[in-house]
Parts: sequence; structure tokens; C-alpha cells
Amino acid sequence: MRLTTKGRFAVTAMLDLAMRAEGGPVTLAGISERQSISLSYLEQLFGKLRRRNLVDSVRGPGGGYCLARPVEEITVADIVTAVDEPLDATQCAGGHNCHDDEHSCMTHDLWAGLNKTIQSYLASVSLAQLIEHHEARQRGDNIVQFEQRIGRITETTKHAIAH
Amino acid sequence: MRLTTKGRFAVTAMLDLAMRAEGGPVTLAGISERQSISLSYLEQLFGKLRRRNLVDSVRGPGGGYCLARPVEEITVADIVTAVDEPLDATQCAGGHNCHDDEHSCMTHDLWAGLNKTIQSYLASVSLAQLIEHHEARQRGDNIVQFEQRIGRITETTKHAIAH
DNA sequence: AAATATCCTAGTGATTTAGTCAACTAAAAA
DNA sequence: TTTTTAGTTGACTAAATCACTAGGATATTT
Repeated sequence: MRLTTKGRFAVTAMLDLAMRAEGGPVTLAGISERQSISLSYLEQLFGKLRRRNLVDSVRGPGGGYCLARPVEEITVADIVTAVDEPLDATQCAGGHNCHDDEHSCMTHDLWAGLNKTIQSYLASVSLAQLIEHHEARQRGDNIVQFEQRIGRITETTKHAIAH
Repeated sequence: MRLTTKGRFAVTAMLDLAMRAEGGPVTLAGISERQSISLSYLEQLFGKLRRRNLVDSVRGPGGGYCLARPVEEITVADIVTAVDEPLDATQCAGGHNCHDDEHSCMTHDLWAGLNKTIQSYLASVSLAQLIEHHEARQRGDNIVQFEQRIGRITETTKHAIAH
């Protein structure tokens, strides 16, 4: 899994979309203006999000984009992997194609574990949780840090390892 | 924290160094040959590792590099941050300089949490553990996956949050 | 002095990022 | 029906970054 600003832009845009999805389709022009992301760039990103079935598009006047699934069922990991396609290529970037060469892959399991850790973290945060977090912050509530989710990840991971 | 192949090269080189550090200083030429990393590139990396006090250097014939600390006290996080210097600059790359602007940082806490997660994982793995893991693999032992360390991270994190 | 090895700066080619531009299609409003 | 709105696609690009390389300077031993 790659981590670039492209992924961050996509998450920000999707969050903007999710927060005003009740009023029907949301235009990229609107997202562009509110989030200061260029329209053309958004078009590129949403092309990929649509192909991955994270959003649906409605053409013509009054059109725009809608979420293809409820906010609870779209995770940050979904969004990031949709726009930052794997393309690992680089030796040992998470693939399992290097068990013959001792030297280059002494650290293979280390990076594989890191990938899994990142993946688990991002998969543990949904759009719904981001919205909740943002609204809580606006109300001035005590902030529930996302770090606490690590606990939940661990349970899941332990479970996965046990089987 | 950035994650590039530069960091991976550095970890591989440090692991090579750690595994033959008992025979006195290890030359970069040797590491270059064994790990197929160019000498000039290694010089660049070890310049940074030395400035961060992870290795000590001995000049002249018979010289080379030694670990500046015991293998138990050098973590992967130490190595990666030494060679992949932060240079965040980009908005909200983990810094805390963006609490005034609502829009751009709706996702700030998310990425901050991710950074912390990555950092915790890499800080939980020492050179000693990498060596142990590598030797176990050569013996054909059952492999203890690094993923299991997540459990330990969680305890640490929970502790940190509680205070 | 000669050989060995680390130190240091600068540069370079390939790739990636973060877009732009332009042409097009579909749908709704006038 | 014409116009406008808005998504769809592909080609292109300036700037930055990555992964090195070149070449010399400096220190130490033989």
C-alpha cells in the first residue's frame, strides 16, 4: 500500500461528499471550491473511485456524485487503495515473490508486517467515524483519538493469527 | 515518517553489519558486495547513520563501521528516520501546524494516528529481533511473525493514552 | 609513499506528483 | 430543439523526488 498526498486528497474529498450526501448528488465543482482541490484533479480521482464502486455518478444538471454504499461501509483503506493503486514492483514491497534470494529478503517479513499494520489501521476507520469525529470536534467535545482503534485492530489481528 | 526504498536499503545494510560486527569494523565495500547495494549509495546512507549516532566509523586500512549501541537498542524506526529525514512541509503530513483551518484538516487526526501506528510498529522491532528472526528462518523453525508484535504496541499505546 | 577506507559535495536520469487542457457524452432545462 | 450542466476520457507537462553515480578530500595503517 502506497501512501501519498493523492490518497489524502481522495479521503478529504470523500469526506466532503459524505457530509452533504443527503441533499442529493454533490458536484465536483463544489468539492473543488470547498476543499481547494483542482477540479481536473478531482475528476481523475473520482474516475478511479467510480470504477472501484465507491461512488455513483449522475450526469446532467442537478447531477454529481453519491456514495455507492452507506458511510459505515466505506473505509479509508478502500479509498486509498482505489486511488493509489498497488504497482508494488519494487523488490519486496509486500509481494511474495522473493523467497529464493536470501539476502534481499532478510527483512521481507518486517515490511510485510508493516503493510499489514497500515492496512489494518486504515481499514478500521470508516467515513462514518470520520464524520462523527469531525462533528464532535466542532461541538468541542472531548476528542476520541483514532489511536485508540489500535486496540480493536489487535483483537482482529490476534483472531486472524490464531486461525 | 516517510517510507521509501532508501529506508529499506538502510535496514538491510545495518542488519548485514550487525550480523558480522563481532569480527571488528565492517567495510562498506563488503556490505556492498553481499547486499548488492552500490558503494557510493552506502556511503551516503552511512553518513547519515553516523550523524545520528547509530554507527561509529574507523578510518584507514582495517577500518569500517561498527554499531554504536547494542543490537537490542537499535530499532528499525531509528534507522528509517535517520536516512529518510522528515522534511514534511506538505500540509498535515503529521505536524501539528494546521489547527486553524477547518477544511484541510478534517482528516488531520486520522493521519496523525497512522503516523503513530507506523512509528510504534517500527520502534517495536530491534536489530536483535531481526537477527533472531533470520536465524530462526535459516534453521527452519516455525516463524514468529512480526505481526504479533502489534499486541505489545497496543499495550504501550494504551498506556501512553492513559497518561 | 602507497594503499585502504571513510567523508563530502554535486550532479543526473528516470520516475512520480499534481496537476492542466481539450474534446466528448449524457441528461435535463429552456 | 437548443443550450447548459456535469461527468468521462486521454494526452500532456512542470516540478519534485528517488535512486543512484562521480570525483575528490581526508584520515589511518603498512
